[in-house]
Amino acid sequence: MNDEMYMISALRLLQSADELRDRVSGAFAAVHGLSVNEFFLLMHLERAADNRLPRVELAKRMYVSASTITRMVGPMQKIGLVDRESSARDARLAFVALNETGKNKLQEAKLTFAKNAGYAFEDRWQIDDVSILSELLHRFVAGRIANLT
Amino acid sequence: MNDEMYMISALRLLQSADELRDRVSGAFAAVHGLSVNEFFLLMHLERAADNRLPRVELAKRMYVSASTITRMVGPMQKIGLVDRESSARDARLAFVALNETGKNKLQEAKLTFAKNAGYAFEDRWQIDDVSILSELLHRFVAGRIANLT
DNA sequence: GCATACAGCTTGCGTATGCAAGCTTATTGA
DNA sequence: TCAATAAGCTTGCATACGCAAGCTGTATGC
Repeated sequence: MNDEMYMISALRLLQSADELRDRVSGAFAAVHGLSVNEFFLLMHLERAADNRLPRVELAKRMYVSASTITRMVGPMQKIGLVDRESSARDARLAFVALNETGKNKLQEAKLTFAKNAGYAFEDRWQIDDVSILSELLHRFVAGRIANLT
Repeated sequence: MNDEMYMISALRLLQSADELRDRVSGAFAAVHGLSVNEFFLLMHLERAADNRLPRVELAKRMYVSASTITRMVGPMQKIGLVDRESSARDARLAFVALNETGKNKLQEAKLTFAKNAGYAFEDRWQIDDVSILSELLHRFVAGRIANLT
């Protein structure tokens, strides 16, 4: 039955992600003092036009609430990874902008991320399989504003 | 380069899981008063021998800390989904055991989970693709005690 | 052009979670 | 045998998060 297939795939997807996140999380905290979510926030900014986004947009793309963005950005601004920018057109908007320090930090973090992702796959995957997985998962994220790839 | 492929696959995996979890989470809270994590806890118990597991085992399989298990189990025990059982052999062990109420609740929750997982895939996937994805992800979880499938 | 509705952001409060310390019970080593 | 170590569990503390309310600024209807 299709329902059974859907459930198994979804379970495996969530479990695989949990394991991967757990693996990356440890390395991130130790090496960069970053959380995985902070890494994703930087990734979204890097990909955005002018390297900046309104808080509401970040919230949608990261599947978290607006208040979470507010509270995440505070410390990141304090340590100089991002800046707060106001909009001339709409005084309600408070952009989060990636600055040079943030870009550099992000490049380092990407290496750590790739390395640990590599460990997770190398164990038992052929590179072709990773490629197929990547293509399949692309449909899950393709067309969504959240998509980072 | 392989590193790039690993990173993209890992990013997509995490993002897909975030979206899927977000989707299921809303339905779960509304329909069953369960969180996704509580659902997974019940799933692990169902799959275990005698439908029960020590707290430490649950923690490992769910990629959470032991204290999280302690605090999750309290309310679930109060509403009658699981029981606490001591071990005759080792008085340190406090098994979490799935009871009849919990089993019934789990069956209902599985339907909700499968339905919402289905929505997530049906949109743009052929069933054959889901099958391939499922097989690929199987390698991520195969052989791990955490594997539910 | 003004009142009403709405959008973006922040804050108060409750919940969830990890870490480290502490408690109880098993195991190990001499 | 018993002292030292380790395992399983719980609890105090700090952090992360969502929801709902509130605040400020924009858009809409008349």
